[in-house]
Amino acid sequence: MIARTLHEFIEEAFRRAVEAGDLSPGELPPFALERPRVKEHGHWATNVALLLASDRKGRPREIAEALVRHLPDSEGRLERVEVAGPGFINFTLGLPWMREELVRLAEAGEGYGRWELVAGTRLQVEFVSANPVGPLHVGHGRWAALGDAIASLLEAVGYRVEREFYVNDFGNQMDIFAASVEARYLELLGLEVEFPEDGYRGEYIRAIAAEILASEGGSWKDRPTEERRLAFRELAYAQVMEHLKSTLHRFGVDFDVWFSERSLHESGALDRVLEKLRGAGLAYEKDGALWMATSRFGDDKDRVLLRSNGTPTYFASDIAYHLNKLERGLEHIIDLWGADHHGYAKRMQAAMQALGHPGVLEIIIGQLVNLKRGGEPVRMSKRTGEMITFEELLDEVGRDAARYFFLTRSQDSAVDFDIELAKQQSQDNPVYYVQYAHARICSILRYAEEQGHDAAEAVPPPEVLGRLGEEEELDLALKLFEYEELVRSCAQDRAPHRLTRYLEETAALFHYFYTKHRVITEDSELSRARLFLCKCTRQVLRNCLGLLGVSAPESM
RNA sequence: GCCCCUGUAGCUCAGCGGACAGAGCAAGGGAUUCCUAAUCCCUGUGUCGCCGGUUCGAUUCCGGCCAGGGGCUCCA
Repeated sequence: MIARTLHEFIEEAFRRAVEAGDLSPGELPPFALERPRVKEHGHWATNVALLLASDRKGRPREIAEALVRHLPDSEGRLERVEVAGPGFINFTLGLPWMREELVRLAEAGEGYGRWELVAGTRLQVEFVSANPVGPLHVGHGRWAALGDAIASLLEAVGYRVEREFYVNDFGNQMDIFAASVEARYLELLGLEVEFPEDGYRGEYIRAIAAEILASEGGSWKDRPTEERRLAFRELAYAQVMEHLKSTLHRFGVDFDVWFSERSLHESGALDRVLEKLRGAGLAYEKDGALWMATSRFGDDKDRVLLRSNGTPTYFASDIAYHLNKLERGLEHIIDLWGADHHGYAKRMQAAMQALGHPGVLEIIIGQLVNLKRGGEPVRMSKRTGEMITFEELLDEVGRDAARYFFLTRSQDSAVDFDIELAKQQSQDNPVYYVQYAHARICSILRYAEEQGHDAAEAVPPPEVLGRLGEEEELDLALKLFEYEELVRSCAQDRAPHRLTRYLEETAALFHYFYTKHRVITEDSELSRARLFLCKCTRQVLRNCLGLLGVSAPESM
């Protein structure tokens, strides 16, 4: 809220300066309000005067001086305001304001860093959406962490968010999958079978077949192939779904909706969409296939909806799927896709636009995870036997470290992931540094309780808070005050990775404060004040870790 | 050939148009009679891929080039 209040101060100063004739009237450009890197530049700084100067060819420092002269009376909130450098205005906060902010933080508690910016707009984030024909790979893990964190961030600014997993349980791949399982099943019974040419060769197919053998017995070998494949498809599919759900749950990612592609075909939704497209003149026949005129809406070329053999493409069901989302009342849709599906984005956007829903769909592309083992690249394909599953990573590295690892990188950069290195380095994961700060605070609070301090005291009175004033205390508090604005900007930019850096900075300031000052001392008033600061820090760490889906342990 | 992403310290990566470009790891040295040393302190390194442009100011925006990754299917 500090940044917001300063923002209002500046707007007010601008109005007053214009009224007084010190500045010429006009629009106030969008200006920055940030924590300067250098201490001498105060607690917060703005470039507003530089921007105004460039708009109206004025002298930045003079404009800055004028603004400072007309700043509203801040009731002691500001200790010092200076014009510096080429024309920055640097603000130094007064201690009363900092105390006031700490109290507000404590009173907000879990709600600190939460906003009501979009008043319950219904939004959906669809992510992971792996094909249900095998285990998740490491890339899925990245997108699971990312999608979940983005969803949490959007919740924090006020959206009503739904997390959805689209299950591609329709089409050719399911049949190949069934045939692969069938072949392994027959093999297990000692029969000579030719493995399907394009079948899935991963070891897990054998495991699925073995489980079917265990639960169903061997008698399927005597049944007609068609019947057997159909049955195996469903049995194997159910197994994989079970596995997907439990792995993701273990990772702390739980979806509100698991949406079946097949249901779009069964309900006739797909046929209705094709009719609609035909009726709207957006679809046409050519070469025996049905095409959609997506190129009229920004796509590179038109796309096939129905193949010449009469079967619908994935694209056709995806259109039906997205319309279904809108029918469910969602006002904004975010699809998080892997970079390998990037080429698909244009046509999907074109389809949405063609159907009269421009701007509703937002597609976030997450770059891939390049797997390595001992420096050597490993293919991430389900078809090759060699594959490192996400589950293996989860087993080896653990939920918090895995999540944190993925969330420290921007989704725009491809990540090299060496599983050997990851195991080896999981001990060095910065997540423990942050968690340790949290655990340390919990430990201090336990100790305080033992020593007869009131660790549960919600908000100490002003004279107690007045004991805070050491540089390390103020630096820490100032860092805590950045949190609210950070949440807002990360949500807006869909950039959860910035939260990890913030966590590390906050933890660092806390650890430094801790080594420099003793919290629990004979001076009970000072102890109360410092305990309060600790609790505020804990609250922010907890809230922020919560957005990332990382646990905040009480002890380590 | 076209589209998207990336190119910043030895390595892995941050950096939302601004004031001397940052963190972790790695290397070396130091700190614990006291609330958890999974901590803290000290010591270095940068043609911010290259060339132009916009701007009072560019690592950040725009254009071109080079390099790496991904995609360009009546596959999903």
